[in-house]
Amino acid sequence: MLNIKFIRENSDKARTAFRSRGMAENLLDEVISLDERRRAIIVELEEGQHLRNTTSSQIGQLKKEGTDIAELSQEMRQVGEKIKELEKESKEVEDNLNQKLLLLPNLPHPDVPYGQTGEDNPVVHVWGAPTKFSFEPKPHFELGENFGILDFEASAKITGARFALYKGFGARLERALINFMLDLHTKEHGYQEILPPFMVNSAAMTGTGQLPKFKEDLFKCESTDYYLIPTAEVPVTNIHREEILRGDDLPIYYTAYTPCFRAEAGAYGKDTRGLIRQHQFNKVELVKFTKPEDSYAELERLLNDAEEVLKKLEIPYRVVVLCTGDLGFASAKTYDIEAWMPASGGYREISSCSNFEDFQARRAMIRFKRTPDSKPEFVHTLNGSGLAIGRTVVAILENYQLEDGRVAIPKALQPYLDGIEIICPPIKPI
RNA sequence: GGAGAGGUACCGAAGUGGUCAUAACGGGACCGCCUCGAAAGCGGUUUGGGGGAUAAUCUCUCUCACGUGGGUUCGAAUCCCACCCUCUCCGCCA
Repeated sequence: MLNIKFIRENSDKARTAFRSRGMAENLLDEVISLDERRRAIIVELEEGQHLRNTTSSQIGQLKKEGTDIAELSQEMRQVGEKIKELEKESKEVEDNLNQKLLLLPNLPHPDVPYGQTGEDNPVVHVWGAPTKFSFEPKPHFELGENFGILDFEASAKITGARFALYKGFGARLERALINFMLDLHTKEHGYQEILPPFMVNSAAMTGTGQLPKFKEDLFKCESTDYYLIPTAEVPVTNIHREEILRGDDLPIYYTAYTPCFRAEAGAYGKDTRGLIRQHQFNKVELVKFTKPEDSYAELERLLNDAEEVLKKLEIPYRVVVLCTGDLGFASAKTYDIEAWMPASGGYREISSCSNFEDFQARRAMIRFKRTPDSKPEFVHTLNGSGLAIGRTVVAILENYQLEDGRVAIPKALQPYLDGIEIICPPIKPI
């Protein structure tokens, strides 16, 4: 959520920022006029409340002295009616304003390059080079089915399209990756491990920005207020919702493995085969709470922490910075890490690292005090994938495949798989 | 699922229609005194949101908030209704 005071005083900046995102500005105008109206009502309302408070205590006094208060009561009854009306009106305007404010996206950081689509995202750096093959590399879903470690027929029968069933070594590989990533982030990068609920209520979804605008991307559990999480960002960021943290405790680093559930509305026909785009996938997430002045340095470190996973797994990748038009709703600045995927012959997003500044903190009321008697300020929140597990499986299978049909296992992962160095089709269940 | 208890500040907790909710009392935290230093002791400070005034992030002032939302009343933490959450016991259960 944006700061209404900031909008009031810097409407030009907000306008320019929204244009760069390709947003309509009429919402901004509505917000500004609602804010004016709201403040006018408040002045009138508070005058009435003041009158009621002072007179009511007088009435108490007079009654004790035995004076007749009938007339005064009658007058106050009218003031009461007026207050009730103004309260109703003020609530309506406030709700309306709030609802609109929740629909306004974050302002991009000034560093963020202007652009309209993902095509315009500049490459920041490249690590490694696209894997070279002396043969035609196979797509991961073909390899997975040949090995008997992925069964999309079974998952389609059990649930439907865009679900995966891992078998034997496949299930084990997924689990090994989760452990490998959690160990790396907790033991080497200083994150605390969290295992949160996989369902959250609507207040949590509003706090991080999925609601109210992106309802159609979520799965909701019927006849409850609970949603399946689309990312661990939601439960983990909401750990500190409506809290005032101690400045000395910042920054806070959390990492969490969770499955992620996404409706993928509007993705019909895209990535229909394989693990790339699923309604349910696993992810290890990194979340940070920082002081405002530290958040951009922390974003760089977060990006490094996520990159480290791919370096250790020796998977080639590049980092891009999202342009204004491609930037997510809540984010002020985002880096995407894209891993090299040989079968499709391109780089593919495997992590997204964002600084939300105080956008989420303001929605979720996550604040901190620098010292015990300073004013509360909003924290900055950040998060990034470290990494998406399913897509990492894709990257390993495709990048590590050999001409004879076998697939090597990255060295860093071998300790998590009883030292297995290479797998051969068809593999026996373990 | 059944029965009961409870939600008030950083924590515990009092307050059951008006006389201070910056909320009694206790604890914690912070500052000061004492001390070579500390502990103890003594004194003090400690909620947050939204308006208005102002050049002002200083200050002054008003207002809201006792789980949430309604209702009754001149006046509600207190009375009434609905909902949410927590705890205890019983049942069921991984």
